[in-house]
Amino acid sequence: MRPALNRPTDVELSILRVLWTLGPATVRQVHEAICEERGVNLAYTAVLKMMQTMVDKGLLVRDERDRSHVYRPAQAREHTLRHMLDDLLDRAFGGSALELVATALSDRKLAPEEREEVAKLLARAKEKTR
Amino acid sequence: MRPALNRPTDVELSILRVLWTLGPATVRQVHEAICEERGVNLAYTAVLKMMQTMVDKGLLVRDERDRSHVYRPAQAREHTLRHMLDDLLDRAFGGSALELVATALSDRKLAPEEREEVAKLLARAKEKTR
DNA sequence: TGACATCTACACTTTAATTCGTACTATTTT
DNA sequence: AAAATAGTACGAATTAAAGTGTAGATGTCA
Repeated sequence: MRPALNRPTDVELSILRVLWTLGPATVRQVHEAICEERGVNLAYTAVLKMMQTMVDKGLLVRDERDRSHVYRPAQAREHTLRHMLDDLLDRAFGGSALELVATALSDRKLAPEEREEVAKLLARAKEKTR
Repeated sequence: MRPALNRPTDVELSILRVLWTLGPATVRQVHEAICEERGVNLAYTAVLKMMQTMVDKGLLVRDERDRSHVYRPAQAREHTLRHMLDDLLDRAFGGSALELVATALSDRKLAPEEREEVAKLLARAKEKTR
């Protein structure tokens, strides 16, 4: 297999999502949140193992001061999201950010108000480069 | 492991990219393109095997009329890209297309002209829903 | 202090992705 | 019709991801 990408896997991402929502949390908290979210009943140790692996990979940081170790993401949510988007941009869209944005816009997932928001962002960007 | 996602894997995607560029092609053509693109020297049979697997998965369609089978993507490029973007949208951005677009825009990967393009797209979408 | 609960550590299993080599088949060339 | 050439098929090895169970450490409480 190719040397591991530093892209988070699905389960890793769902753990990150929980931590982004809850803030720093214990394995137990994450375990509960994940089981609820997924509807499946994952073993506690499965989540533990996963989170330990993520510490090894540098995806999470662990605070061992308490008996129940507290984990938090090593990178800010925004950083990870941008990274993943860049990755998709390169791998799938051949680097064309325009095509990516166009696809997202044509997706019928943007409400009219949100389109307005995007327009504002554009205007602001234009200001800056003037 | 979780039931296979229908998201193309990395190698699958690089094969799709080649076929999107070349149009329907033989294993040999894809093999050459991939080796060039990646700089690595993949075995011919590795690419063959991969493409056969992709046929089994329904990602590619094979025309066996000639001795050298000719492969093409089962889905249009746009369809696949949209699918992958939707997938990222759900998995990472919690479904917020606005945040996804905002991230893409703030990425400094859009040239001013491209921003203009996006603005036009927005205007057109606005027209339609009026 | 002994019973019980709660954690972490970790070996192990299973499945999917990736890669390669070998075998076999068909075609072309001498 | 050999010999060389060019394909496809496929078993097998390797690695990563995902998930479980068991063992051992530590803390709580009657």
